[in-house]
Amino acid sequence: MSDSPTRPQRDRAATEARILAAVGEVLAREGFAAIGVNAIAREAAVDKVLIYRYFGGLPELLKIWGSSGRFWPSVNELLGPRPEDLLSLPEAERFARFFEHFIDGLRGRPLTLEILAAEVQQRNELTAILETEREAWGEQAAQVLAGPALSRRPELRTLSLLLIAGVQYLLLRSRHIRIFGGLEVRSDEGWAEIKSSIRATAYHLIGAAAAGSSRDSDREPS
Amino acid sequence: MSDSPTRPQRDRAATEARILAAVGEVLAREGFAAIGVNAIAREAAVDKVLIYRYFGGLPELLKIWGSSGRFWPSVNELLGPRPEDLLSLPEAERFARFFEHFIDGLRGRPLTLEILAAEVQQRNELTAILETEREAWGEQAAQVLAGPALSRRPELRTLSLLLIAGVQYLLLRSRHIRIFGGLEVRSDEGWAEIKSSIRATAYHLIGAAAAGSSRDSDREPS
DNA sequence: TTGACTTGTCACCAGCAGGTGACTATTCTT
DNA sequence: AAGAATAGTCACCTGCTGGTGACAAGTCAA
Repeated sequence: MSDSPTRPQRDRAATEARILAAVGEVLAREGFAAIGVNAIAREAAVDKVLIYRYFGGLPELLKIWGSSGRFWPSVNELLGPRPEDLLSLPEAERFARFFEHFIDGLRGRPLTLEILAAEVQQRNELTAILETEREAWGEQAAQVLAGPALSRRPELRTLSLLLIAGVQYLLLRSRHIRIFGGLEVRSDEGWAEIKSSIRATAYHLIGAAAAGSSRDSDREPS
Repeated sequence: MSDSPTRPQRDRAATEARILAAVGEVLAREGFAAIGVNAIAREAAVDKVLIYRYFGGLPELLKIWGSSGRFWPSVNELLGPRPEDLLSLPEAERFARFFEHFIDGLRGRPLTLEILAAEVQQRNELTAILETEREAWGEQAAQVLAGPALSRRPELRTLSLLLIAGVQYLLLRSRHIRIFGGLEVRSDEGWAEIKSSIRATAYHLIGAAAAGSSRDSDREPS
């Protein structure tokens, strides 16, 4: 840009960027099933042969696109503007808010949901990469959720994973269905119900113990 | 069979049955993405034109296959040999066992999982039919789970839906990944952990109340 | 036995997918 | 200015998909 006064019409870097951007656009507009060399080249207004020349092929292109990390929201994005506020809260409240942010964050990200859906069904090049990134993301999320109760009671950690999985599943399903077992998975009301259910559960399971009194509600049958 | 002494080599009914069976076989072996007129005809060793003649086309074939109900396990299958035993148990125990049966039942059903996975991503002819059957199934399952605590506390009902969703999601993911947030979703040990986590949660949330003493663990913050 | 009907086979079509070789045109180096 | 290297275009291949028309062979009723 600075060392070349005239912008060249033949600009490999720009073309590569267009191709990469086209991946996301096709994905968002037509879904994962439509991803292909032809569709991407068409979207980028570029000859498909360039995909092979510059990236080596579709799998490699997807890998590069995947590791550019433009699909998975960062933990900060999911935890709201000031994650440190979250960390100073009592454990049950933190637990509840984590899920509220998690739900709202994902609900506004159709692209992320599209990829999550693709991961469920397919075994492709993206899956491997996302796996790494997802686990790294999970580590960070675990740190937010971590607290005395969760570290002391392993079944609470497993339960949070189940809840995260459940939320993701309902978000995915909500793209095609309206009701899941009587629950409105498309309306804000339905999701408010889910949030308050998680909140109530958190206070039941963590709240009492965190309140100081080591009551016997901290024990469970073997 | 009884009124025709010689079995004809040209047997429309048998051919139709072969085609219908082929749908399930292709589905199980190659997944939903591979479902197509050519693949089914090849599997059934039948000319594909017969699919159009006998069923009208792929969508209609899938509809008929779908309504034959050979993919979704019945509630009885999921609840074990004697569901009535389950119904006589205390609520928390019933809750825990329901999930144990649910998990074991689905884990041994790759075909069902394949279809559940397809539902997540696709919007096709099967989805509509399955939707109806699934809701009917959900109604029955709800009756098994129903009890004083669940009917009195709506957040428990929502929580069970979340858990069902979470279990399904983990089952689907386990077909392609090994670990979800540190949890081994392919090993029996991992699932044992999940079961015991649900069991502990059930006893925490329901058990105390059902034990008779109306302790304050039955209340939660608004 | 004749003729109508149905089952099943075969050949073919258009359309789209992934993939490649050969070409033109621009840019950079010397 | 000459020539190498590279960006981008075009035409074409194979192989698959869904879909259809024409025909051979078996079956049944009159």
